[in-house]
Formats: sequence, C-alpha cells, structure tokens
Amino acid sequence: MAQSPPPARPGQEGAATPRRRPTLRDVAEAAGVAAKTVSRVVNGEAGVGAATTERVRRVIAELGYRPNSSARTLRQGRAATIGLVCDDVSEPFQSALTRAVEEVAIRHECMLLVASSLHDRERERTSVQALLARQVDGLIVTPVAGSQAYLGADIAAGTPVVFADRPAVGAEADTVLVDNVEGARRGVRHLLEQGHRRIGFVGDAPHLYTQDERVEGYRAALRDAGVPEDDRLISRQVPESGAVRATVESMLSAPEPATALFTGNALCTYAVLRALRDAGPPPALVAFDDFPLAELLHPAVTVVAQDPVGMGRTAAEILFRRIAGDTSADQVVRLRTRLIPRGSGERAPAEG
Amino acid sequence: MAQSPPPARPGQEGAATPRRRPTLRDVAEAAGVAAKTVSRVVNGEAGVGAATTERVRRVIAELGYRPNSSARTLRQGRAATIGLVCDDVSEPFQSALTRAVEEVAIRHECMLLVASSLHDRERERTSVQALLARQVDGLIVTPVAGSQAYLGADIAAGTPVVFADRPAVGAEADTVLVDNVEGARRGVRHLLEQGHRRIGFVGDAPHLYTQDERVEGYRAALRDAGVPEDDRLISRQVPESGAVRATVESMLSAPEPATALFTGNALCTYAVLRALRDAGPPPALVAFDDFPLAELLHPAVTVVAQDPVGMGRTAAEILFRRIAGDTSADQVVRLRTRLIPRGSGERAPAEG
DNA sequence: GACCGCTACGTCAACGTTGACGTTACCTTC
DNA sequence: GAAGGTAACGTCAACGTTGACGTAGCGGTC
Repeated sequence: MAQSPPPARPGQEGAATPRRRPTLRDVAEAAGVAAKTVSRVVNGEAGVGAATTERVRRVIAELGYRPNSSARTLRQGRAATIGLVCDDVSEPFQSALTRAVEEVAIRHECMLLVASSLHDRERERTSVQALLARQVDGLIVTPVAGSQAYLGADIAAGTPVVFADRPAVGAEADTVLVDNVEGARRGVRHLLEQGHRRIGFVGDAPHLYTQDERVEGYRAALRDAGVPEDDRLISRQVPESGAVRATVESMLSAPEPATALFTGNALCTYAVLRALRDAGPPPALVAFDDFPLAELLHPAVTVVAQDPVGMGRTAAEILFRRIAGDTSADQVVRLRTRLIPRGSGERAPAEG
Repeated sequence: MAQSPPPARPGQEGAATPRRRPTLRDVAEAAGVAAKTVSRVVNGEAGVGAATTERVRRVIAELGYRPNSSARTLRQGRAATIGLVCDDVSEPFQSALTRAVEEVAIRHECMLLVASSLHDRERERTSVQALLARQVDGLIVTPVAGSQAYLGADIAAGTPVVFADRPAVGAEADTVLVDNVEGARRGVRHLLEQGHRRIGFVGDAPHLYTQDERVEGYRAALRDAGVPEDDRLISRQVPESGAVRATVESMLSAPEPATALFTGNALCTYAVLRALRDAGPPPALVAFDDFPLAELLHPAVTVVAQDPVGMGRTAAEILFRRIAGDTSADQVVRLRTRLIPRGSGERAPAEG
C-alpha cells in the first residue's frame, strides 16, 4: 500500500454535498473485486461467477452507479449515438422523420443528436462538424443546396453517412429520396384525367432540389398527355402569402385561366389555400405532401402523400447496416408516393 | 527511446485506407510543439505566441484535425450537450418546443440529444438514464404521469433539470408550465359571453395533468358565470375517433343539448372536427391549443393558443442559467395563453 | 548583478473505461 | 499424477484531452 490516504474530500463540510458520481472503481472497491470484473458484469460479458455477479449488481444498485459513456466512447471510439441534421425539426415532415429515426436508433441502443440547418450551408457544416467531434457512429443529413464535399474525408475515413430527402453534391453515400418526379407526374395526370388542360404549378424557391424534380414530373405529365406547356402557369418562389396570392389570382384570371392547381410542397399548399379561401369558385387542387386536416377542409384536399416515417426508417436502417460493417456499394432508394383523392382533385374544369 | 517501433499499421495494405483521425498529439508533432500548446490554440487560451498560433492553425487545417469531444467530456465532466425527453417529437407542440430548445442550445454552443417517452414511464426512465450516462450538462423533461423520484439523486448531485409542460412528481426542480386553468377559463368564458349555457368539455385521458387543469378552468368559468355543471357534458377519454364521435353526438342530441364545445387539446380538437364534419348545424367551438390551418376551416376555429416556442426557450434559458451556476430557489413559470377568435367560438347558441 | 515578474511554452497525471493479456484454482483425462 | 484445459478472475496500459504545475528566457528595477 504505497498509496497515501486521500486528503480531506473537498466540499465535504458543505451543507449540500454535491457528491461525485460513483465510478466503476468505486463499485469494484465496494464489492471487493477488480474494476474489470465490474465492467464485465455491466456489459454482460462471460467469465464472472453467479455469486460475484449478484454481489456486484447489488453494489451497483446501492451506489446508484451508472456507466460513464464518455469514457466508454473514448475507449471504444463508438458513441452509441447517431446524428441527424435536417432543415428544421419543427416542420411536420421532418419531425415525423426524426421520430422514425429515433425509433430505429432505440432498437440499436443508440441515442439521437439533432441539429437544424435552417437551410443554411454554414450552419449545416458546423452542425456536422460538431456531431463528428462527438464521435457519432453515423450521420443522417438532409443536405442544404450547396456542396457537401467537406464530408468527403470523413466518409472516406469510414464514418457512415446517409443523405435523406435530397442528394448531396460533392460527396457520395447512400441516399434516400422521394420519387418526386413520378409523384408529381401522377398527381398532375390525375388532374388531366379530370379533363383539366390548364394546370398551374405553384412551387417553392427555384434552387430547391425537390421542387426541380416535381416541376419535371409536372412537365412530364403534360407531355404524356400532349398538353402544351405554358411558363406563365409555373411559379417558383418562396411561398410568402402575398406573393402566392398574386400568383394564384393571375393564373386564375388570365385570358386562358388555369382550372386546376398543383402545389409543390406543404408550405405552398398552405399559401394557396389561404389565397383561395375567399376567392370565387375554387379551381381543382392536388397538393404534393399530405398535411393534417387535409380531409377536413371544404373540399377535402387531394394529395400526393410522401412517407416521412418510411424515409426516416429506411435511412436509419441503412445507416445501422453500414455501422454494422456493410460495405456493399452505395445505394439510392426512391420511395414511392401515394395519391390520396379526397375531393379537391376530382373536380372537373368549370364549363365555359 | 525505450519505445519499440510500432508494428506495421493494420489496414495499411488495403485499397481504401481508413485512416485514423488525427489527434492533438499528431498536430503537436507535426507543428513541433507540445500537445498542450495545441490544446491552448484550439481553445483560444492565452499564452501562445502569434507565430506559433499561426503555425498550429495551419497544421490543424492541413491534417483536418477535429477535437475529440469524448475525451474532452471525460476530462472536464461537461459534454456541451443537453438532453430533452418529451412525449413525441413528431407532435407539433413538441417539435416546436424542441426547435426552440435547440436554438438556445446553439447559442450556448451545445448540442441537443432527444428522446421520446411516448407517454411510457419505463421509456422515460431509461431515456433519462441514457442521457445522464452521456454526461449531459442538463436535462429538460416533460414528465410522464407517475413519479420522477428516480431523478432525485442526480438533481441532488447537481445535474440541472427543468421540467416542461407538466410538473414532476417526487422530484423538485424548475418547472415551466402553461397556465392551463386560466387559459381554459378564458376560453370557456368566451363561449359564455356569446350566450352559451350548455358547454361540453371534450378532453383527453383522465390521468393527464394538463387535462385536469383545463377541466378545472372549465369548471371555474362556469362557476364564475353561475352556470350549473353537468357531468354529462364532461368527457375525458383517449381521443379515438369513434369514441369522440359518439360523445359529441350524445352531447348534441341530449334533451338539453350542448350548444358549444370546448376541446382539451389538439388531438381532441381534430377528433371533434372530424365528428362535426358531416353533422348538422355545428355548435360553437373553442379549442385549447392552436393548430395549422385552423383559420382555413369553415368556420375558422377559435383557439386558446399555447406558446411552445416560448416554453422551449424559457425552459432552456433556465437550464443554462443553472448550468452556469445559478443556485437560487427553484421557480415555477406559468406561461400565459392567448385567445384567438376566428369564428367558431363567436357563434351564438341556436335559437330554440 | 541579484531579484522580480512575465510570457511562452513543456511535463505529467488523471478523467473512467475496456482490450489484451496474465494468473490462479480446479477439473479432466489417460 | 503429470499434462492439458477451462472458468473466473486480476493487471496494465491506453483512448485524447486538459488542469496543475514546472521552467526557460527575457526585460526591467534598485
């Protein structure tokens, strides 16, 4: 025993003693075994007798010991944590995705670190850096427009990354997308089938990947039906209420007015609904992305539904497969959409 | 140099060399300084010359060094991470709260670990344990009904905890609540002011704190107005569609029918709206908790709006004050609600 | 020129855990 | 009863970082 006795513990005389949380070693000492034995018990490793296990368990409960996962992470290099960077957790699509990811993470005994990029490149980047600094075992990222090349080194170094909802630029990894082209095509075809020939596309800002794809689907549907395109019927702008109202009004009051509208995402749908609220006879409407209460509006809104839960689950499952060591070639998954007719998309064009 | 040269590095011959991420020491070696100096540069500590700082910075950039926060956490005991346990991140109220918490966390250079309890006590408990094992600097918890006594030791040990939306049982800490009683009272009073005397309360399951409070507010408003209570006008059940429909129908078709409804939360509101969709002349309606598109329904729905962002921000700010060392007495904050008249709550009772 | 103070570093150990590797004691097996 | 094997432990060092402390060198002061 060359060890000198510890000096009076600091804070011992204080009223509320903020006691140090017990460590593995504390448990070991109290149970009269080596730290490693306690470690074995905690991790369910073999090689510990029943009696010892029982004793260690009791001491752990008595002391309220909880393993320090920072130390474990440092030692093992794995944090039992994955990171998720999305646009904004408070958006319904993303929060549903987040929830689904969390669920898969729990099944793998992992926790989830979240960060919102708010569509800001720099913020995406710093978030990713912060997550990697925390030794996350893997990362799910909804890339902001721009480049994700900064992730290249880490991907090459073996950190699994999955891109969700939008593909990355300058970085290669598994990617889970919605089949936007086909979804939009399907939705627009639905309107065409009702007899519409003048269909307005009300989409979000021009630089957004999903919007580009959906416009493409819109165009494809028109082509399929031999209906000529008209750029005046395509609007791409941040769905700010006043601007969308003006757009919608101009589309509906043009010489050859639109008899139906197709919206590019939920925000656009909301803006269009607001614009149509007190207008005259509403045009037919199909919206990309489902939203709560869509079926309670008058008329109920026909949508091309995405599957945020499916996307979150798929992305997370791929991620954990990679974490488990899957080194097969990167894959790109495109999730199907589902057309849900509810009324607004089934109106025929007004006669005249 | 008693050290033996390292054996051939594993994975060196492989095609894709998964290179070890550089450490502080690697940077130090490359820059020809001590690890501690690099540490100082990284953390912006004083005591490093300009030339040295510059050189170290360059090497850091070249090597792509990123500090290992597990090691830092282990050393310092602080993880620069806070934890949030809520019912379900995918619910609008909670995702808005999550987002607000994240925003405050970022300002404090912290990240956010999230976990959903799904109203399950055991899951809440294991989530909290997992978060504490990760050395989170603080915790925001929306307590599930039951007891949070298991948190006592950690709170006493100095881990800051803030309870949000519902108070804890068996544990004392700062708490941020909505003023449910006053909000419900205000909403019901609004209906009374329109002349309603038979007002149905459609609330969620009986064991929920917020619902208890809102019923209390409902009762208080009736008392204030001298309107007798009638238990047949109070429903407390999980807002499952069929059950709520039956309840609503019975309230509206009773001998002395309800002429107005007050809903206890968003889920109840949705269920009621669904039930009323194809019914006869709708009763007046005031809903507790705002929801998207409330103003687009016919009629637009009058709500008692909560402030999830305010709650998240307040809880997080208190938490960071505690983390910074604030040891003043625990506080309970009650956030005000806001009545937003939109139409459904301003209808007079049908004559007859 | 002895002493002080200061800046700019470096050294060392420790944070709590676990992988790699010993060391017992006891049990087989021929 | 010697060799071999195995179950049940223990020892040690290392993961990457930083707090505490040490030290060299230089300028200034009396």
